[in-house]
Amino acid sequence: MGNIFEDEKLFSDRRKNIIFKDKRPLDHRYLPEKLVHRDMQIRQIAKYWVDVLDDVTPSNVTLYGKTGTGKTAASKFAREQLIEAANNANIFVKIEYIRCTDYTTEYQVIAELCNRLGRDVPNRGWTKAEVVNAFRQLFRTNAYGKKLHLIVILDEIDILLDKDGDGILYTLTRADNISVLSISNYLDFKNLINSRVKSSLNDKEIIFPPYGADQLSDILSERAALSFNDDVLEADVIPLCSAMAAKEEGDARYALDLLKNAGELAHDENCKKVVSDHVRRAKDRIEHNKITEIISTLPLQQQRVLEAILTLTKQKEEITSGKLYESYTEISKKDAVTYRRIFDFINELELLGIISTNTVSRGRGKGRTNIIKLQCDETLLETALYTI
DNA sequence: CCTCCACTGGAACCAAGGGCAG
DNA sequence: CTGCCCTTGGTTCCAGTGGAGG
Repeated sequence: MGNIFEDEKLFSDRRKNIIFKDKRPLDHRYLPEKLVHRDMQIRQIAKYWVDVLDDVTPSNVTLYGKTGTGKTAASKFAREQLIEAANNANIFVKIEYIRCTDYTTEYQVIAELCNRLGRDVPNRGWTKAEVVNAFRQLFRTNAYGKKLHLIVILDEIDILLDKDGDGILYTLTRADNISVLSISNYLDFKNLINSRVKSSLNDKEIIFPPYGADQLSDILSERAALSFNDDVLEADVIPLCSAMAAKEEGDARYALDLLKNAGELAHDENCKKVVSDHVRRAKDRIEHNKITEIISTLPLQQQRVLEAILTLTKQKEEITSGKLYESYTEISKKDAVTYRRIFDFINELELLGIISTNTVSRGRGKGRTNIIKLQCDETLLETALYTI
């Protein structure tokens, strides 16, 4: 038998895919030539960043907006543009994009920045102060011949601040020729910063409102033209995707996902066209995939918590935190984790949308009770849990 | 306004990974 | 090589706070 990737059927499927010509534009990370409906915001970023072309450190900038409103894309777009302009103007500027879900502490961010700027620094072992020093040294020693400007994009900064405090902003904003562009999903992320740092941050804010259904339609049409073959989309497909995503707080990522999955369904079923029914089923499929994905990557202890919830649900019991803990210790026997820890797990699971909680107070002698309910399909959870 | 249970915040602790000076 | 100090992610421990029916 030959290589499975060169299998004839697979090969020919790939060659003459009736539906797709190129799936990449449907990925939310794809950066198009032009970002529709984000002109304003990009221009604002440019307005602040342009200072760098006069050898002046730009203001710090903060982008706010819900998921899928184009914050990351806009900042990357601005980044490309500025690099190009700086090259032409012979200005030395580096723009480093850091996703704070990957680098979750001040140490890690600074170390990563050092590494990217060509100074090797270990992931562990050094003091925070040593790493910061090494970082500062990069600017002082003038290793590059001309003045170096650094712009750091901190995506999902709220995660970092929540975990490790605002030290990172303190160190970065203190430095002379560093400018920070932070991206946050929450408007209130500044509560995580103390006032001293806040004043040295002194940032300009740019809001990314959710996309409306019409705007989503424009985005989808543009990407669809690049990724689908001509005339395979029924006329109502894009409007439907847009309307559904508009309901999900104008999430463009979700809209793209819907469209892509609808296309894949159509392809798998050998249909010549993508129709609205595909979209509706794509929605279920995305939901389904998301949950199995989440559950299978959950740490062991949290899976056990879910298992406990599942068995209790089956027994038609009203699940309280106390009961849940009982059932949980039952399941995990020896290496059970403490009661306190369970609350963190419950919160995390709720945040992921797998369960819901509702506390009620029952008065004297009864205390408070937390009613926990499963928010996803029982059988789905069961298969996900036991087929790992 | 008391009471009981559910919940939270913070410090402390632990083990694993790693650097560095002596 | 050895001992000591660092970060990190996970946990435990403890001292609270909060809410509403009685």
